[in-house]
Amino acid sequence: MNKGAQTRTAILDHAVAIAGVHGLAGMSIARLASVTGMSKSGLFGHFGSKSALQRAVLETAAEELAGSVLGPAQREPAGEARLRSLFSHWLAWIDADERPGGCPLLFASIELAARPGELREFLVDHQEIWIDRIRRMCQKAVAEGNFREGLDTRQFAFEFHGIGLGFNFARRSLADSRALTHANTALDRLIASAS
Amino acid sequence: MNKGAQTRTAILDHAVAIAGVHGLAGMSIARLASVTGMSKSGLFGHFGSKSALQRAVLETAAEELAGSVLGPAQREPAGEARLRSLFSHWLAWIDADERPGGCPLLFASIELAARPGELREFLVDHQEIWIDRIRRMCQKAVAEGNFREGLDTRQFAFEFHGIGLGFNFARRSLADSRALTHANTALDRLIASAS
DNA sequence: GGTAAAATCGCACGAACGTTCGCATAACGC
DNA sequence: GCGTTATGCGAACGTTCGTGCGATTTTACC
Repeated sequence: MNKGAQTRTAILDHAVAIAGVHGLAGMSIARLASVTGMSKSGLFGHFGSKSALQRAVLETAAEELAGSVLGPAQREPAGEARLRSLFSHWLAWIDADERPGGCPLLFASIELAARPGELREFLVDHQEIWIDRIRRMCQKAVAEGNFREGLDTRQFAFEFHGIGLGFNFARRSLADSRALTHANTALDRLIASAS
Repeated sequence: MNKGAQTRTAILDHAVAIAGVHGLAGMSIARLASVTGMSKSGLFGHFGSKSALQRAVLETAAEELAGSVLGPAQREPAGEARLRSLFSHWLAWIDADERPGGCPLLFASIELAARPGELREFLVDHQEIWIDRIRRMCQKAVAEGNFREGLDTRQFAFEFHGIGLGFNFARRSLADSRALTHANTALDRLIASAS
């Protein structure tokens, strides 16, 4: 790896963490330069504009999410087991200590919800793919015989996603220690009603 | 009402809308002054500091939420009917057109999740009271015989809240037209399993 | 209607923001 | 090892941010 790419990676590592705490707009170049030990201009040169930096942050976060949530799940047998693995890895990702502010993609989704632009489109695409992936895993579970025939898989994905959002909120905004138990119980109930 | 209080109310009206789109930090005094047709300093004088303004915005939003969601629900008979009313009014509040950015309290909860301070404490208190209110309505439904004895009311409140968050996300971030149907179906399933 | 108080304005401030540019130094390919 | 390119720095730019202050207009009360 080039020196350049190496530095860029290190920058984005910190940037993802900061974006989780302060949001994409609150992630200032001065602050990012400070935590990476670089100058503003040196850091800036790697991206060329603030929005390019923000875009890179979202892409990095999406890759990390895929690596630590989707990857492990894909190694489980298709069907219910894979869905359960996806869920538990997702919760772990949301609650991970190395991102003190929580998932930057969720933060950015709220932040950009009413502000059209390239970044928002990237996010919408990503989130739609994410929910669709849940839906297809659910379809697989139907095909495997884990879930009942005729199940509304879109509805399942909506509720699955809602439980995750509830966990994120309870854990991150309220620091509720019971959140994990509640989320797992909710998933059990959802799966039971789908079986 | 004084001229002062009158102006203050008008300012906060716009401020709540802006905070829903840009967040508490992104709500700049210059922008707020522009949409209200005032000067920065004239507007500033009503609050004395940015954080006081932010605090007032959160309080205003909380009052509006109480007025248009809690109020109508309280007029329904206690138990399941009141919970269903609370739910439908909550969804309507989340999706209301007069706040183009969605609920500013939810935005602020994400925004301040990892940033301790007076504002965050206000939010945590508010959100805990909100969830506890759901829980107590659920208890009432048990007492009324709508829900089964021994129901985990904390779990119910968690899932109830999660459905609302899922709706907020689907509607605001993804502009999903099916969100309302999904949310209602999810609530029906939740209530059925509690009955 | 006149007067004290409240409300609002214009202007300016220092700090932080994203961005540009020229210059030094480090890394890389031959 | 040398020459070229890539990388990083320091200083400065114009803009926007929150905030303070004195002057001026508007409101409220006797």
